[in-house]
Amino acid sequence: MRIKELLNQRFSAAMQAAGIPNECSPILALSGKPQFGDYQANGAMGAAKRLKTNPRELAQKILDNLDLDGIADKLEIAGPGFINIYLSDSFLATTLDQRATGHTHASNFQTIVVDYSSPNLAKEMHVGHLRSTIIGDAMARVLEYQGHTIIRQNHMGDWGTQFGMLIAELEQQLSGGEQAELALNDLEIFYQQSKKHFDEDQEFANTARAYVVKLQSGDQHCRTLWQKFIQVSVAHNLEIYKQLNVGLGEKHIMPESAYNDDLQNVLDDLTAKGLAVESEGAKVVFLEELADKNGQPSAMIVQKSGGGFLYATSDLAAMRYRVNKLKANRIIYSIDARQSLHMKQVFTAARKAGYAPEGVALEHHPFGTMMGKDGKPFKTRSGGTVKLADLLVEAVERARRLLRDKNTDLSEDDINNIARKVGIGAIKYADLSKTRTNDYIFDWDAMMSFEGNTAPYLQYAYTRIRSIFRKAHIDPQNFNAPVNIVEPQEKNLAMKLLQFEEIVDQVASEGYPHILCNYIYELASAFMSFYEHCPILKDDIAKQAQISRLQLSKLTSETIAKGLDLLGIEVMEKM
RNA sequence: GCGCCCGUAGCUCAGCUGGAUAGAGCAACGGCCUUCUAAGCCGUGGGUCGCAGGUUCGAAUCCUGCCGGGCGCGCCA
Repeated sequence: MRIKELLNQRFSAAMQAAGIPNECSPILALSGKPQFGDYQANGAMGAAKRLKTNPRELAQKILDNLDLDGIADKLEIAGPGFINIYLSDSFLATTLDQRATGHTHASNFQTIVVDYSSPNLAKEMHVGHLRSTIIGDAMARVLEYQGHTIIRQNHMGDWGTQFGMLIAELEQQLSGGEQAELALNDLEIFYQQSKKHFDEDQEFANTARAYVVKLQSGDQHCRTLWQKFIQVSVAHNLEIYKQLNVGLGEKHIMPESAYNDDLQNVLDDLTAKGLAVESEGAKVVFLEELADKNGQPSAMIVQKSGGGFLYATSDLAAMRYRVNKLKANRIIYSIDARQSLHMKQVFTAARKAGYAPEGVALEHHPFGTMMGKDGKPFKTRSGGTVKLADLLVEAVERARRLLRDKNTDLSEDDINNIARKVGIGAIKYADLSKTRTNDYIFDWDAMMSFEGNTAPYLQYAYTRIRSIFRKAHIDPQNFNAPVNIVEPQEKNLAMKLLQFEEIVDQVASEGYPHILCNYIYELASAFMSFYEHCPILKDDIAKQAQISRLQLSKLTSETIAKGLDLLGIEVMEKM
C-alpha cells in the first residue's frame, strides 16, 4: 500500500466535499520536521487563493470532511494553512503486517524498449560506456519489477567507417601467419596498430576504404573477416556485463548492421513523404519544429553526398522496428547528454514520418560525463581513456585489500567473492546515486572509503541483519510476527519501509535511479539507528518486542536487498 | 552567432507538481565497544542557495537580465 496515495485519496474526497474544485490538489508531502507531523497536506493555501477565502478556515473545512479514522491519531492546522498529519503507530504496524510478500504491480502494463550500453565494437569498452550501461540496466530492472514487458536493446556500433580499417588490418596480420585470437587479444592495441597503418600507409588506407564499401555491399571475404572481429569484440563486452552484473546478453544485441538493409527504405520513405530533401549534395530532413530564434530550421542529414548513411538513418530504422515489430509503447534511450540535439531531431522526425505514433512515448534519458578529481573528463595518468575492464579490476582489488585489513575471519574464497560484490557495487552505486543529468566526479577514495552514502554501507546494514538471524538460529524466510511500534526508531523505520513502493513508482515514471539510492540509504540509516537503540536478542527483552523487532529487521533486509537488486547491486551474508 | 545543461557548507552531493528554521556524507572537533559485526551510533561547529530584479501569503525551486563553467550546432558515431 502507498500511504501517500491513500492520504491523497482521502484528502481529495474531503476537498471535494468541502466544495473545492477538482483542479486543486491536496499537495501531500513528507514533513521535513517531527514537529510538523509525519506527512503534511499543503493544498489548502492554493485552493484558498483560488476561492478567495481564508486558508486556515478552508483547511478547517477540509478537516471537517476528512475521514482518517484508524490512520492518523492527530491532525492540526499550522502556519498559514498547513495540515499536519500524525500517523498512528497501530496503523503503521497493521499496514506492515498486511504487506504481502509480493507487491503491487503497475496498473497498465506496457511493452518498454530500453536502449542502453550500445558500445562501439571497434574498441574495448571504456569508462564512457559505464553510465549508459548501469543506468539503463537499473531502469530495465525497475520497470521489470513493476510487471512491464521489458525488451533490452543493445544497439552496438559494428558498422562504421572504421571497420574497413580494422578488417584490412586483420587480413594483413592473418596473412603474416598470426592467429586471429592472438591478434585480437588486446583490441585497444589492435585498433591503434590499425589506425597507425591507416595514417601512414597510403595503400593500406585505400584498401581500408574499399573494404568499407565491400563489407556493406555483402562481400564474402570482408564479411568473414568482419565477423571474426565482431565475435571477439562481443565476447569481450559480454564478459564486462557479467562482471558488472548487468542483464545484457547475446539475445539483447541488435547492432547497427542489422538495420543496414532497411536504410534505403527509410530514405525512400522520408523522400516520398517530402521530409528528406536534397541539400548541398546530401539528403537532409529540415525540422521547423526545432528552429532557432531566427527561424532557421534544424538540419538532420540522413544520407551523405557520397551515398553513405548516418546514424540518424539507422536510429530511424531502429525506431520503426521497435514500434512495428517489437510493439513498444515506450522507448527509453539511455544516451549521453551531448546527444540531446540528435535525439530531439530523431524523435521529431519519427513523429512527422509516422514511425512513432503519439501513443508511443519516446524518452531520452540523458546523463552527464564522468569526471576525474580535477574536474576534467576521467582519464588515465598518461591521459588515455580508461578501459572499463581495468576499472573493474581495480575496484575489486581495492575492495579485497580493505576486506583483508578489516577482517580475518573470512576464508580466501569468501574474500574474493565479497570483494567482487563490494567493489563493483561501490562503482555502480557511486554513479547511480548522483542525479544522472549532471556531470559527476569519479573519486576512488570517496567511494571506497565505504563510509556514508556508499554501496558498502548498505551492504553492511544487510549483513548485520543476517547476522542477527544467524545468531538467533532463525530462518528469516519462515519467520513472521506482528509488528508493535513503541520506540521512535521503530516508527521511523516502519515509515521508511512503507515508502518503498511509491519510490519505485517514481523512479519508473521519472527515470532517476538516484531517488531509489537516496531512499535505500535513508532506510539503512534508519535501521542502523534502530539497531543501536533497540536491542533485539538481549535477555531482558520482552518476547513481544523481540519478535516485532525481528520482523522489522527481516522486512528491512528484504527491502534493502530488493532495492539494491533493482540497481543491479548484490548483497552478501557476511562482510 | 544560435541552442541545451550546470552554479547549494572547505570537498562530494540531496532538496519530491513553489511550502514552515535549506539537509546528508566526507573532512574537523567531542562522546559511545567485557553487551546482536565500531565499514556503526550519538553530538558540536560550518551556507549572502553565483549576482540583480520580478511574480505572491510564501522562491534554492517559476520568469527576465547579467556573471561564471560545461556541452552541442549538415556530410563522425
